[in-house]
Amino acid sequence: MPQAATTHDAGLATTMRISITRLARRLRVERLGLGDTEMALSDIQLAALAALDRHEAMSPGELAEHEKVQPPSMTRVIAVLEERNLVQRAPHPTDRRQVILTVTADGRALVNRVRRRREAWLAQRLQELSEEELAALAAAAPILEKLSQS
Amino acid sequence: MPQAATTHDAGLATTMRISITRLARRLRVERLGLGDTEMALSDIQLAALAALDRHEAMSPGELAEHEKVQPPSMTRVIAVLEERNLVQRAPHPTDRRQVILTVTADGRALVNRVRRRREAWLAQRLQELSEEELAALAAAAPILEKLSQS
DNA sequence: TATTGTTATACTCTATAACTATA
DNA sequence: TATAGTTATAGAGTATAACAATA
Repeated sequence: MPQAATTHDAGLATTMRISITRLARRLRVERLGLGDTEMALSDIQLAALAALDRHEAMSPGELAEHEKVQPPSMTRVIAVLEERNLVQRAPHPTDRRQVILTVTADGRALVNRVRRRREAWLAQRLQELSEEELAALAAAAPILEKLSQS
Repeated sequence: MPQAATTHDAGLATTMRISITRLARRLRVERLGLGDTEMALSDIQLAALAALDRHEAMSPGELAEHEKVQPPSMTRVIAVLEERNLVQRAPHPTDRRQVILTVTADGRALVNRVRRRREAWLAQRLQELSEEELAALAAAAPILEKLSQS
């Protein structure tokens, strides 16, 4: 019965969208409560830093596409990260239009240190869940990741 | 082994946070692509309208708490919704400081009409998933909802 | 005094458009 | 001409602080 399936999907999409947007807003708010200077990294700043940490070297354009933002938005993100000596630029070996971004030692140390603390609120919420609920979330996590990259 | 569990939770929190923030950004972007005037409702505007639709009557303060925003933010959301005749105000029967908000017929019609269309991008992504993936997401959805309200 | 809600103001994030340098 | 990246500008959304009205 396609109707039922469609209706089901629409309902799932609705609740997912509402939960996701509200959770994202909540995570943003929780971040604001952190007073440390090092915590003054926005979601997208940390996501970009983490991507660089993971991929070793990326151009601004690749980073923008990876994080699903427009290049000018990524330019500003990079400017902040560079200003704090968390990433550094290097010229592309053959194409002088391009820029190669890499994480600095400071950036690498910070991303590892910050990651744990940035998840504090969510991790705390997760610890309040039952084993079954955690298992359900763990099963859904890679799917959410795939959706976020599609 | 608590360490392993903690580490596991931290990893889950990390991937969840990244996926959630990226999905929320993606949903926001997809929304911008919709040209219809009626689609010019932000996430929070639709969420507030949906909450009113569901709860029949709420005060601005209740609505702000429900959606995890500060009262001044909700004031602006309500102003937009009222301007478009989607919600209406009524005086509280006993406490003249308070305001009772209800959805208008227009608002109720719109929320039902918009809901389906607003989910178009996500619903499309969901249709591309396998039965197993959908089942995993459906199992996780209520947990995400609970998290978003905690 | 405390509470509900609004107004005033500022900040962050993101986008589009226009521009520069290079291919 | 096309591409990579930046700069300029604008808009949306949210927060905190200060205020008004009522309890």
